Amino acid sequence: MNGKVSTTRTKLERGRSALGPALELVHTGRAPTRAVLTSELGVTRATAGAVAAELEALGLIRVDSRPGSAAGSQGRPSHRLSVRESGPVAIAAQVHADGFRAALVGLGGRLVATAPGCVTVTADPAQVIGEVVDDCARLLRDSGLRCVGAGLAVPSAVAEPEGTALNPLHIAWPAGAPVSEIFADCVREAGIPGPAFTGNDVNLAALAEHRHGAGRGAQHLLCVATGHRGVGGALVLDGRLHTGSSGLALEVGHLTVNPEGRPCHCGGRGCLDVETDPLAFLVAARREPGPEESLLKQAGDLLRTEYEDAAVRGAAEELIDRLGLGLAGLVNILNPDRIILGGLHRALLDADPERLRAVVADRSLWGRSGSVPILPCTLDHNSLVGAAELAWQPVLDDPLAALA
Amino acid sequence: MNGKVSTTRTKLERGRSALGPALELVHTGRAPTRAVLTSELGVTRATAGAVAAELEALGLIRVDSRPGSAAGSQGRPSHRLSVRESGPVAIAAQVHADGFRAALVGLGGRLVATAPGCVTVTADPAQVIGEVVDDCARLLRDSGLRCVGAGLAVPSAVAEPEGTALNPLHIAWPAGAPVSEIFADCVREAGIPGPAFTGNDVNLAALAEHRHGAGRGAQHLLCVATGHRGVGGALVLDGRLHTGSSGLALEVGHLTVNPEGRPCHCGGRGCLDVETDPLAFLVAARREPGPEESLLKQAGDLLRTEYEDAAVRGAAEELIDRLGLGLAGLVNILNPDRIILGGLHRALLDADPERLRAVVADRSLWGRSGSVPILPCTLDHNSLVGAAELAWQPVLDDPLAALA
DNA sequence: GCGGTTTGTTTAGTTGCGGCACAAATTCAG
DNA sequence: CTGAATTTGTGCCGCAACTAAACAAACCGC
Repeated sequence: MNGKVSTTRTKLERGRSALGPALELVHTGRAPTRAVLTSELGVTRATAGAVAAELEALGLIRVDSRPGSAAGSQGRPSHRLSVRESGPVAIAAQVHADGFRAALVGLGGRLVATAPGCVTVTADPAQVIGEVVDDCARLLRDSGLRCVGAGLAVPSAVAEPEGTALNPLHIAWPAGAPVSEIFADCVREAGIPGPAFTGNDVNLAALAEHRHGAGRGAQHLLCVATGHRGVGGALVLDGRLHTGSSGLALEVGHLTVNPEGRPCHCGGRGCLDVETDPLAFLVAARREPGPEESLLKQAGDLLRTEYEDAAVRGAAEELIDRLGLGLAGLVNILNPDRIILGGLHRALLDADPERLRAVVADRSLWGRSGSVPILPCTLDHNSLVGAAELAWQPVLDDPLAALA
Repeated sequence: MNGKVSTTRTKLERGRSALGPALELVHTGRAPTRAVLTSELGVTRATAGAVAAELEALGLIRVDSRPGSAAGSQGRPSHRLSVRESGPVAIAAQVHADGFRAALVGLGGRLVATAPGCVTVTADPAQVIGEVVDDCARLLRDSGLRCVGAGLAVPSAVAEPEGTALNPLHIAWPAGAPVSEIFADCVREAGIPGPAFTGNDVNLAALAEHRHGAGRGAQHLLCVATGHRGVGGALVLDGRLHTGSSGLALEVGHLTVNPEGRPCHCGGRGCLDVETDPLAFLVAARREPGPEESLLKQAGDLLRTEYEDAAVRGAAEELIDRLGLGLAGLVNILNPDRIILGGLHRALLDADPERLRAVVADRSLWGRSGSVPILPCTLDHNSLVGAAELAWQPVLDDPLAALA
């Protein structure tokens, strides 16, 4: 019983350990100058200088030492740090009910190029993913930029480590489709370099909002959003996506928010999923629901343009109350320091922010948590940017190893 | 706009960075020999040797190099590592509805000495905490051992960073009592060296079970338990207690588990809190509840001795179904890889494990998560040991700095 | 007793980073 | 315009934590 099977795990991850944290600070915009980088990293100026120079040599950031660029306080102005414009990019792809989309995303969440790809999503994941990866490969070729990897956002929980989509029901894919493997295969066949990752769209949206949007600075960020059908949730803890032990955390759709509510396929009734999605809103407002892939737009337009209508307003208030109950339950369990809402939930927050905040405060037990800020998502294409974050992550963790 | 206010955060925490992880491995029993320590740390044998020697020099562990102690496989037998018997201890105290308790706890969660202190808890937190700290100080004096700090477990959520007890209702303390400050003051006045910490009892029980009990090896450990009244929850993520942004996470008592259930003071009805605690069990079994501070014992005895009684069994099955619904909700949100149950919930699991597992599997959406193991707590005095873990934590994080 | 195996120990680098001293670039006071 | 004050960048030294490699020690089976 001496020792273990593995002989002597060599530790080659030694290269300048502050490199990753430094890049992350520049990436998230928290280190605009070298002086700030120095204090944020908690190292000496000499070390921060060496780190910044190395990141510049890797082609990731730009160190602007020309004087006169910054003014305001006294003392020697610090060198400005910024993401390099023509630096490497990550491939980002997203599949949703009303089509798919491809993009190239640089450091800092900068959209370098996008391809709309407004094609109807078919029931065959391999075909859809193949098409979107083709779009990605074309974008990359046209740009001539270096690529660090690829990320895909899908509207379904993704089980880890298998990488299977467990409930892609609203896009008519078979449950359990091995989307992660399909995407990785397509990426490899298309000649796109670097690793490939797949994640749930709301998770990735939350990640993007945390780094570049309304979630910046939050330590316990809760994100809840609706697409066309169903509700998704995500939690970002200390800058890392919390996906649970097998990728299935924050499946918040089946919290009970209305004991007398309509039955849900999960076996319960009055679940958040069926009580606060666009379909529920349209039904409550007594409107005829249109095609499934445009429910979000229909509900959102209705909410914005006819809020004076009694039926619309009543439906909105009902949904706000239900959503508030669900958020309060999540606050009691997760105790986040910020909540951001997307999709129709964002529109509901915009319609009557005070009502939603009041319900959450009333039903989350402690006043302190009750006062948790609730904000709308601010980023365009946040799932897409989040998919790119997945691909950037290895570089952020260890730039030297990832770019070797 | 150059730099920040803070000048140059000095980084004096440099002393042998592998020291903390190494001590944690010995503390949790995951490094029985120096060879295992070497592979677990991922360092060379030389480094592991130096680290072990330094921990021994600090008086924390024992390195047993006498040959012949270990046999079984071929090759030179490795030196055995163990917690030092007469090493330093942490002070542990617990307040609960039926009294308080004091103890000294060594590394490895070893109870060195305990004082029962079976006194009725009064409505004055300062008085109760003062008495229990006196017991602690007496234990420490009598033992003659070195002390690294003190920890207190209370049956209430503790808000951070204020350290106030938010809902110590079942022990008749005022809501918002500054228990953390009271405890720290008492500890200082009693001449007990080291820092003082306060935490929720279920949180601390979960921490102790994770390191020394049924939760060992779990990466996402969920713990749910009932005392005499109400339900508490805790989550241990990657070895660290997850208490949310202000210490109020895992307040799981107000998940809806019975839409037609009895009203709860939170404003809802059918909450886990009022549907699955000992009082609910006694009422469902049509028994007369005894005094509040012995409800757990009364319910547990009833469950164990009269399970054949139809009313008792019916009540148990009803509570199991409600508990299962609550656990399923938590599984959907947190996706733990292990669940452990304490108090009456533990007894309910023992009574009919299959029924509980079936309900959780049925109502947690994905089969994979549905098969999450559900186990009973195994440690005696787990809250007490957990309180000591709080006090040990600085030593585990940086032994050199904490013992300086 | 002898090879094979696993572990402990010693020695000699390697390196990331703190500490320090000094140079550079700006503001502010006069 | 000049000089002091302030803040930042840079070069150099040294420490301390670690790796790598070679060797010694303690067990096994034959």
